Amino acid sequence: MRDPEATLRQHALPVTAQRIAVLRAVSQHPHATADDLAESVRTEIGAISRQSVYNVLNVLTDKGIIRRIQPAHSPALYEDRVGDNHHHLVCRSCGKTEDVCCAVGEAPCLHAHDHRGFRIDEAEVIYWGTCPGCQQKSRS
Amino acid sequence: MRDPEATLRQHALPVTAQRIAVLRAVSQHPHATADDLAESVRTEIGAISRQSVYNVLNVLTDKGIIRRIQPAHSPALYEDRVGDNHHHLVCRSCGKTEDVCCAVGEAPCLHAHDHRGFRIDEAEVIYWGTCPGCQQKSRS
DNA sequence: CCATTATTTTTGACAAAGTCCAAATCTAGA
DNA sequence: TCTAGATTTGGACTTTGTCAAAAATAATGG
Repeated sequence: MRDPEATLRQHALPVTAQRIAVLRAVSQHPHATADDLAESVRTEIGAISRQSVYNVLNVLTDKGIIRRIQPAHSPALYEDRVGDNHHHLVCRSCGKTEDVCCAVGEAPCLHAHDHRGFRIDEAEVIYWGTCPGCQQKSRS
Repeated sequence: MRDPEATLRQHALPVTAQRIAVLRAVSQHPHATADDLAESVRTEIGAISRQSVYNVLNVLTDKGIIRRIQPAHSPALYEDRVGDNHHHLVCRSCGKTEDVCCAVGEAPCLHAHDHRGFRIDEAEVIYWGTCPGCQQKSRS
């Protein structure tokens, strides 16, 4: 994230210390939870309420400034990278999450033709597996 | 599900009235929540504790007898159809969930080569969109 | 620059979905 | 039938997140 403040203004959002800090935190900690981000923001600006973290994350997500991903067995994770239609790799054992490029190649990686009359707008893909670290552990 | 009792025995699981009823309920109500299933079981066998519903669903899921899907903004859903690598279509507006065949064709629809050292065992795909009913509503 | 107004932030209560634990009950096998 | 081990139950508890009202703050117009 180049300039959090400018980003907020571009989206006609009032600029507040909380929003700047949360946006920066998301940028610096991809795939962090709301709690992780609250911690991170507190070390940066001293204090923020739990509710404000949620408020800000919701607003930013709604505006498409950040993206929320919600793997099973995990609280929501947030990331900076939007609009490039990448997917995620999640470790079943430790929850480690990494980005992977879209398998299909071109965004938005979904079939143009509708299925059963649904108007599809996103294909969400999560690859489940075991990360290198956890493979090690399970071998020992 | 042909014969819930036989299925349980095949997996070396003690046969209980609760397990049979939950298994049957899952079979009869694809994409139901734990709560839905509890309701359904109660009309069938009179009573079951909330915890038992969760216990049974967890055991059955662990054994691969049923499958759990967990779309964002929704409690976990359970289904009978396992092993055929199908995916899901979820309505953003009403949550309606339907099965769709695997886009890629052959199971398990994931790249043989690992990504970043992860050993991938499943590619989970959710197509997000608007169901026919909700398209109607939003037009009016 | 200041006052006004609308938006945010905060606090605290609340809700949904699940899990943990110990006691009671039941199943499977001898 | 009896016993050991597994399952079911009830209740408390946890986690993640939302709701609502009051206090604080940002943007705008004069």
